[in-house]
Amino acid sequence: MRIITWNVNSLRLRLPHVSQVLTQYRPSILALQETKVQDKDFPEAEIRALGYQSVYSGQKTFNGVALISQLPLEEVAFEFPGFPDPQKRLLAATVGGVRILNVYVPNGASLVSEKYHYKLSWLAALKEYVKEQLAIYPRLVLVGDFNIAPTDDDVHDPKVWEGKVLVSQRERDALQEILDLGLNDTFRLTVREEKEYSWWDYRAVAFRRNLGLRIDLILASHELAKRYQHCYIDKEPRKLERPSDHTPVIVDFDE
DNA sequence: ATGGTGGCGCGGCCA
Repeated sequence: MRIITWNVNSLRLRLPHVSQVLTQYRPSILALQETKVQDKDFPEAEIRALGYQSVYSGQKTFNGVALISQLPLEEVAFEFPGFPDPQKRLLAATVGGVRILNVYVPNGASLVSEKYHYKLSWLAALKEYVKEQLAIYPRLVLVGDFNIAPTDDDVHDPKVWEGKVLVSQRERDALQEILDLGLNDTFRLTVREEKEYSWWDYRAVAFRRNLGLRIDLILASHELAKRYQHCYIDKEPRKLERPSDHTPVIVDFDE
């Protein structure tokens, strides 16, 4: 089973890139974030033509998540129970006996912003949801744009990022609490010689200088992690014309 | 360097 997560930063604009990735990798599931498209405008027919079904939760201009799958998407959930959120950032489904949670975690803006409190509240709600879901679905994968670099090994220059969102201790602790429920960061199941990143700021030619962060994660339950084969960050789509600022992260599990 | 670039959608917000 191959799963890809990708923050596309506008699905309509990036549909050619998405088609390319689906055709090249033929994943079982592609989880998208920042689709920035209302449900009525979701390009379902174009994706179906490639052999994929879709579920989606979108809104105008901002946010939006989608799951694209070869097999039927069942038991679809759009919200954390008891945490109604006008921002469309969660989509969960069951595919072939695997529970997949697709998240677009709030960015947080800055450590003194109201948005940072929202980010921490959102992560607390996610933790409760993961705990509940893991009890029901032992084969679970939590993927998406976490807007958190788990450790300084995921940051090109930790000094530059000191005191900023995406690396702050409170959000890293919140992520660790979620991992401690029984998840593995699949990228780290393979020993890495070099730092690798999944996002590079559009500004200051950050990609060319490789000034990135690894904030797009695939977290697998221990049950699923037993079947881990590979996790790969493909930088090629970030080199395309008018790219997303994120690049796909790909994982393979046995069978 | 409190900037820089990009997306949406048409002014200003968000990342």
